[in-house]
Amino acid sequence: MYIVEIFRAEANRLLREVGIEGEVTEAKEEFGDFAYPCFPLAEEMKMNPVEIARKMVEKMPESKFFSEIKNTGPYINFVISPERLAKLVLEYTLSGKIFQFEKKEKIVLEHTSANPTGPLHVGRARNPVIGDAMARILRRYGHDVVVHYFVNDAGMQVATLLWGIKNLPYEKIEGKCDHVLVKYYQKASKLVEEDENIGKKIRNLMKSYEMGDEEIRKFAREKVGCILKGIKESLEKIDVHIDKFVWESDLVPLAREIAGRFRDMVDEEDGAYYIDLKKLGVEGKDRIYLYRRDGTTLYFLRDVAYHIKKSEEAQYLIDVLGEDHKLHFRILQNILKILNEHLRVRALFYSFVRLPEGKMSTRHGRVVYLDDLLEEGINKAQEILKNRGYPENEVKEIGKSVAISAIRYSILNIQEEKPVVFQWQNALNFEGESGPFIMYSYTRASSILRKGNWNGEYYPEFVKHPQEIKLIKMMARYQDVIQEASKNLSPYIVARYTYNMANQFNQFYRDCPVIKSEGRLRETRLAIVVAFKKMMDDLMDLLGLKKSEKM
RNA sequence: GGACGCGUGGCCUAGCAUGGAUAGGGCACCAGCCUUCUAAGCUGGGAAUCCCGGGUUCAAAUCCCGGCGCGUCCGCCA
Repeated sequence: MYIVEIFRAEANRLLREVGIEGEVTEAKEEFGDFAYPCFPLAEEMKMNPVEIARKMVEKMPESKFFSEIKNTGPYINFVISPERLAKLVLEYTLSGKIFQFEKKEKIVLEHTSANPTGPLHVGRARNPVIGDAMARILRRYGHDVVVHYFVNDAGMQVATLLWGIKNLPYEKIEGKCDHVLVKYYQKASKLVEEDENIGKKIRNLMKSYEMGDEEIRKFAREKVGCILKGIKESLEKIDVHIDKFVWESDLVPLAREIAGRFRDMVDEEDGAYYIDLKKLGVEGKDRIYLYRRDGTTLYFLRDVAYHIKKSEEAQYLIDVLGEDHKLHFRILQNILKILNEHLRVRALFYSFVRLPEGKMSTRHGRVVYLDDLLEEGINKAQEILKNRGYPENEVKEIGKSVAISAIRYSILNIQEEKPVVFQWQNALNFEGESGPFIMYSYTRASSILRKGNWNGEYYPEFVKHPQEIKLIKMMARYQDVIQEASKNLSPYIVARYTYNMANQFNQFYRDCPVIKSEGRLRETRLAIVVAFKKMMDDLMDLLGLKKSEKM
């Protein structure tokens, strides 16, 4: 049982003890830890709720779990015993037991899967950051997670890119492949809009690639591979790790085979094949096409194939997707249910990061690239460090950490489905609710421990200061937070929690001197700092924030 | 036009699933705090029709109905 649950269950037991069948809710901090509002009882008991609360408190037996049970107006309030809580939290955290969850099932989590036609841009940067944190959180929660990236090399976009590289004049541009080759994609996209002949040529190229033309395949693999390498490098720079890249073009044979499995649901028109969605009971669109008239497969069919492929690895699949994929995903779920009823497929949707002047678009060149954002962040952080007189190597190292943490946190600290308008000052915020703020509290803890020399002992009965108690209460919620984030597929829950924890520690730092304290109090406070640091270590890993002993 | 999501101080954001106690934070702004564990911190201050209108309820930011605004989708693109 989770720590908070132990106390909650006891509070509920006490309620039943006095004949109340309801359950406690979380109280506002100033009133205690749990609360039971007596309004609903007022009618059946024909009494004033304040009076009821008072009477219930009188009747209620004592409990070692609570230092106080009182009524504040019409509420029954339970105050957790600090000593008892501190004992559990310190024991669980220092031993590492709090970080251990029971083993759960295997998951294939797919994220990013950006078209390999150019560099990652900030409009889509929520995807890797959210996906990566989600994977880490699910692993902590006990899942065995494999992270996939679906390389969309089989469709029109990549064909457009390849045509561009083949046919447009060569320009010598220095830099990473993704940044260089995207120019061809942008130009080719523009030409398609002007000249439909080019569109025809691109479709032919796409068909040859899909039908297995060796020369084109070799060319495509080389060019797409090079862009993908650039994307991978960008991801690694912000500590996002992908376990497995699956190339869409490799799945075409499987896609064709799967299409055969639901042949009786498929209709044909002009040589193109589709499923009538009304028959499937899906609203929002009439048909979903599987094959083009020219016999090539469409993304939807290949994506079905990909999910079937993933189901060989796990029966629980999670896709981190932009909101533009909502309908696609709903249809996908319906089809997959027919093909494999045991397969569970969930999506974590996020809204786009827009620019003040509109949606970001690689094709139109209206973008802020992730690489540029990171570079800008590193410059800003290093500037600050230089001004503070840090030595060269530390300026470099800490500057990078600060920038990565700031960027990752600014993305994670917003509820996934909220739309975001990109602003440099928000993305690279180093103060307040930010990555560096969290890093800083960790650094402060390190700083105390460097000088503290904890002897390994602690005394829960010495935990008395309100700020010590607040910090410990925050720590007690860890297990619930991890569970909630895992169940709701929402890393931002962990992000908020981590900020709140750092915030509590900063106040503890102000109110509760550690090194200057003496005897058992000193050892106990050192134990709290050790436990805090351990927990922050874990939380920051989950979010992908960097840790630094000095900053 | 239909479906889905979002709408909270100047700006950003929490709370909404499971309705309850003066709607939490942050940025920016103003005023303070470094001979004391690193001030990327802390304290205080001003600033909010919780999009609008109805309804349910002892009680609505939260639930229901109807609007409005923004975003996304409704392609033989992905």
